Amino acid sequence: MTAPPADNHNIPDPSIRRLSAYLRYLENLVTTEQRRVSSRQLAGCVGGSDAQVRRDLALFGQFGRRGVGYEVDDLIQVIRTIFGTRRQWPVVVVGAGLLCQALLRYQGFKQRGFTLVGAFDTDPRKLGARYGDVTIQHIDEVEAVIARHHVRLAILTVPATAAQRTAERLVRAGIEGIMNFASASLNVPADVHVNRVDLTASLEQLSFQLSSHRS
Amino acid sequence: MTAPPADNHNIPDPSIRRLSAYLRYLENLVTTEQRRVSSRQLAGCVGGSDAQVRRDLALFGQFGRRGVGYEVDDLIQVIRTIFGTRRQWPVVVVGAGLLCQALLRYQGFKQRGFTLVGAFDTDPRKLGARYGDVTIQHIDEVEAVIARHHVRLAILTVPATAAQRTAERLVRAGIEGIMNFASASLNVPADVHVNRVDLTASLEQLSFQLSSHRS
DNA sequence: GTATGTGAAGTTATTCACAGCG
DNA sequence: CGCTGTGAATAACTTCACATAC
Repeated sequence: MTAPPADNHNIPDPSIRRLSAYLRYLENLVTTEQRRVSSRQLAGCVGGSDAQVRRDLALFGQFGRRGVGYEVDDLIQVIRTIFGTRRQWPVVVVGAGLLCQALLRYQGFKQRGFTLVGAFDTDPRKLGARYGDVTIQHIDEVEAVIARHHVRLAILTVPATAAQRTAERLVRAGIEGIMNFASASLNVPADVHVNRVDLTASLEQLSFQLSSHRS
Repeated sequence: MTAPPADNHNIPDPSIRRLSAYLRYLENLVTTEQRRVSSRQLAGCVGGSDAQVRRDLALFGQFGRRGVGYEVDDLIQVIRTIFGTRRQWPVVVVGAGLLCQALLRYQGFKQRGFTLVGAFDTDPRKLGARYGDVTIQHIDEVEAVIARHHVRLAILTVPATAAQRTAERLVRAGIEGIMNFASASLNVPADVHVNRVDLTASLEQLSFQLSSHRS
């Protein structure tokens, strides 16, 4: 249980994605009676090797006990600390379509450190509707909400044609990270992080693998 | 325009993900008057280098003209051929929650080669509801639908606790590829492909990047 | 015996840099 | 001269293998 030596840079992106998977697995484990977990067991949930799990964790410190393994509760806190999700991050959603509605009602975000504090659209017919704890507001309110809650993260669910100009507006309002569901790439300043989520891409990858009959 | 020399194996996964991004970009390009595209231009949409784009394509053949670039329409067909999405793939969705409803109404799948042919749940209150072109059916119908439409791909949107047993049932029914939205890892035979989509993971990655102030 | 942490080795993916073609 | 295609070089990531600790 040493403190994180690596503060940030040179952390492989694949490692971060795997840490999320480990955390999901650990979250499920706490509902069982199992208190300890081995790197081999964690490896199962990403289809990787035990050495890879240990490497991923070693990027941030020493959290296990030799001959024993890792304490489930401890490891959860360690990974949350790495992600910065031991506190809640306020998040806005822009584009009040069906996906937005599904996201607003999804319980998983709040449980894992992300509170949706506002949802926005331009369509007058959508304004005022309430999903989960959030009421759809006009996009012109977004700057005020971002400022009031010190929001740094946004989820973009607008149509592809509106994605770029909406992103620019969000960046101007202070947003530093965007989860982009639009099927358009975003041109943003280098200090703004974009994470693209392409639902079709997952199916395309699967159909490629089936097409090329790679067992 | 040579035929693909590499049939399948040893294609890097990251390359496949990028091909999806190129395809999204090209799909948007056809609505403009631009008929040709360079590797440098394509590189923009994934934040990569021009050499990387050319490498990704070179894995499958030679599709450009030196000194000129790539024909937009040709390249779209090339990538669709790689993915096997010049024909429609039938897909079933299991778990009729909010996310399922959003997916059923999403137009993008069909446009890109994936037809949702059925949606299933166990909850009697959900049965019979219609979203998009699809009516929610009882899960006991899933085997018949899979057989009738020769379905090989499934989208799993059930709760984490039901994910494993549902996956096993789907595999038994002939499913070979699963897009898994449940926050649980799936244990399936090696010849079944699973693509996990973790919505929280994207936000976790972003908050990590902000926390570690990596510009 | 069991399981972590980590240098060293190995593998995979990306970039360089330039020949080849339009 | 511009841009692709690709061997060679580099960088990034993963696995090996074993010292270390329980």
